[in-house]
Amino acid sequence: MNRIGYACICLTLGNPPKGSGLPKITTNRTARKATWQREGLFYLGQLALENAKDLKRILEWNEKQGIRFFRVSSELIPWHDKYELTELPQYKEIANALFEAGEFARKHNHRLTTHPGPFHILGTVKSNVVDNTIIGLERHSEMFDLMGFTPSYQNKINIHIGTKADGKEVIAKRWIENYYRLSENCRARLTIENDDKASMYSVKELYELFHLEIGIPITFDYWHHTFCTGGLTEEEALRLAVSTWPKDIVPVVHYSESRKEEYKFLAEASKIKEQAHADYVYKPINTYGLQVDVMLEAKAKDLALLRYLELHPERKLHIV
DNA sequence: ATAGGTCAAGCGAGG
DNA sequence: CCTCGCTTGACCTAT
Repeated sequence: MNRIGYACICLTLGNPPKGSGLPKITTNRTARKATWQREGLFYLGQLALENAKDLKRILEWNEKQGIRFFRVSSELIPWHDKYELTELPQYKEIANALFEAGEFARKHNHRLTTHPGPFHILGTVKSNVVDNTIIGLERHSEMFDLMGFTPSYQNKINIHIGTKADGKEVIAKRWIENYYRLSENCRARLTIENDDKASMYSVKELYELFHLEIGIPITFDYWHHTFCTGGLTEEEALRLAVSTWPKDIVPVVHYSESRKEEYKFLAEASKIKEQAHADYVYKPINTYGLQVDVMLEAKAKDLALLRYLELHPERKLHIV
């Protein structure tokens, strides 16, 4: 099964027509630091509970569209790295809601993944940053545990290496040491992704410095690869990344297109960074005959995916 | 009700 | 030295 999915936000459900009276459905309710420190954990727990309930509603909507791949927001449980989940007064209700979402996903063969933010840096020399990273990654893993998922790359927790400050070999060594501080469940889900800067980590470097050492799978990002090829063609890099996944798990790839190109007719186009993601995607995605699940990283989220499926109706064959 | 200002996390790049 | 971009725009306050 080849799936195509979108990330974290369902614009359709999150922005109901004015006057429709429909509630906003979103998993991204959060609070600023000052607010929750003033209001306490009960406040955060309410947000988390509503987010968790809405996750299932989004999956139900996805199912109706034939979309069976979704990235779960890292903010579903706001500020989750600042406390134990069991400290939330609504913990049991949240756990139940997450389990229901997980049950729905299993029943309908949906794949759920996460992509913790760029502040999760396992290889940094700053020990407090590593400590926070470990807590954050564990929370993502706990969320999947609560959903009832057996630990596996099927529900991947995908991150970037994020630093090269004192040399990639040094970073890799430290990264791997810290990797073994993670729980087994978390490690069973953790994957790494190639970067969008020439100076950072290409697929080839991730393969040699990380995969060959600890067997961790590599998530291939088509768009990032164009900025950091490591001397490989797109097809070579894709095949190398795909080779790092266990045979019984469909590899995930990320796909997006250039915002600068998309808006080249605008005067402001010159200000858009080369790396910026487009709102929509237009070109057929070449998977070179490989079986992969494609995560679209487009600003227009579900709208971009639905339009892509209209542009390329043959794709629908791959998601049923 | 909405506009505009503001925000929590680490790092690298560009001005 | 400051700002942006990435992860994800959402929150909060004043009008």
